[in-house]
Amino acid sequence: MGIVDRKQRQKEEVRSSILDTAWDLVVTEGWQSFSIRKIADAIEYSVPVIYSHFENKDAILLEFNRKGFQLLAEALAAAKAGKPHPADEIRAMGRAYWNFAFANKEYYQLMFGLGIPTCETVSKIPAMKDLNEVISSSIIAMVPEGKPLPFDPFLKYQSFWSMLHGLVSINMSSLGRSTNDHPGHEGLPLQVLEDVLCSFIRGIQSAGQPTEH
Amino acid sequence: MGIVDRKQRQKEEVRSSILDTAWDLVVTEGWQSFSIRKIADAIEYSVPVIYSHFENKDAILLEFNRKGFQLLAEALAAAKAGKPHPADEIRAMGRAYWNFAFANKEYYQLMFGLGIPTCETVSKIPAMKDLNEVISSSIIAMVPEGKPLPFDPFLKYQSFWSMLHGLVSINMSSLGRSTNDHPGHEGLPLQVLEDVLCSFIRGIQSAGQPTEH
DNA sequence: TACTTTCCCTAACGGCGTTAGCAAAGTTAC
DNA sequence: GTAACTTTGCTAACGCCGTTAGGGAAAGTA
Repeated sequence: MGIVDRKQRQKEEVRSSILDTAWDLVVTEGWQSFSIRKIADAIEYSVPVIYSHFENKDAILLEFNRKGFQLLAEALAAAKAGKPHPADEIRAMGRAYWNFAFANKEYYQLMFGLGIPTCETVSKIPAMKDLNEVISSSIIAMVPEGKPLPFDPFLKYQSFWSMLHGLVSINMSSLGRSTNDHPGHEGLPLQVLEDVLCSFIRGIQSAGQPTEH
Repeated sequence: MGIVDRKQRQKEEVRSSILDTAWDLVVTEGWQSFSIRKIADAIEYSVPVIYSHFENKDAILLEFNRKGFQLLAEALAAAKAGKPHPADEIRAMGRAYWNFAFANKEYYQLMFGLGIPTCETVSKIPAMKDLNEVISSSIIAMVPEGKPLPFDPFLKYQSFWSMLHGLVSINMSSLGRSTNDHPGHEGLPLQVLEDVLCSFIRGIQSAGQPTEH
């Protein structure tokens, strides 16, 4: 009865060849080349075959989205491992986030740039929970054990993410590339990253303390 | 010789009716309804007429982009007017940025979400220089007159923008709408905004002072 | 009135996502 | 082995899209 197994395997093979080929297309020719017809052409099947594996184009994108968030969560988890202090963990995660974004532009553009994710989309990406977990735990670890949290960790989590995402997207979209108009600012984006991380950590450390306005 | 004047005027009228109608379409039906054909339909002209006013679809988008950045720059300039202290100016601009984004979602999505702006695009939007100017001047004003700047103002300008943009885009894309999973966090985005602004201002104030790691 | 210019339309091209319908191949039952 | 059925993957179409060629009517000019 290995026949149905083989069929299963073959079907699976086609499915992954769709995903692989599609990703190849995106990486080598950009998102504008991501079309069902081009994928079909590349895998040497006709168009409807793709629809027997994926409900529609968005379903393929969702798959990449999942993978992207999973990779990001893993990268952050790996980055914070073995750091001596929660503040170092946060710094490491910030840098890892940045590196992930620029090492995987296509993923990042999909995850945050293209199809503005809807509520339903979010619920379909379990790795986003991991992301929250990995980041929030370091933030919570910033306050000495036993003491009550002087801030809302979810708030800080969002701040952290917002800052990083803003930084990345400004720099990725060449809005930050006005560097041309400002000679001598070549390594600037990385300085901004450190600056922003520093501000963030300071903000956590001084939370709950009296503000001098 | 008023004939050529009238023609000029009529042509101008068609041009703005294209822009008005297109914007109407976008606001009432979303970006997916922004198509040359739908615009032509709505203004009751045939498609090629549009091409006699705009080189292509992107040219129309560019027009909206220009307008968007102009509006944003104006909003920020208005917000900072009459504030007693540069720090208040910065806070006011941060809130104005937020308000602009959510009061003009379609503009904001165009400016930062859709057609990831290229270098050429940026150079075609003069208002981006104003934006830089409006923000940077307040940042520079943070340090007492006469003293040397303990930071790169362009760096801080980018940090400011990045933080705000990240905040806005996370919240606009309903990635931040995980609030559903976290009851009791209803007004949270605005708290994050204040938190982030506070961090930023602190970061400027303490620049140049010794860091305690 | 005859000529020229301007305006604007129809119709097409090639691309896209998606789907209906059919033919060939493989599988199963007798 | 053959007949019936299921699976598989194709062609061809539909209705969108941006963009452009070419022609015909209207307006302006002499």
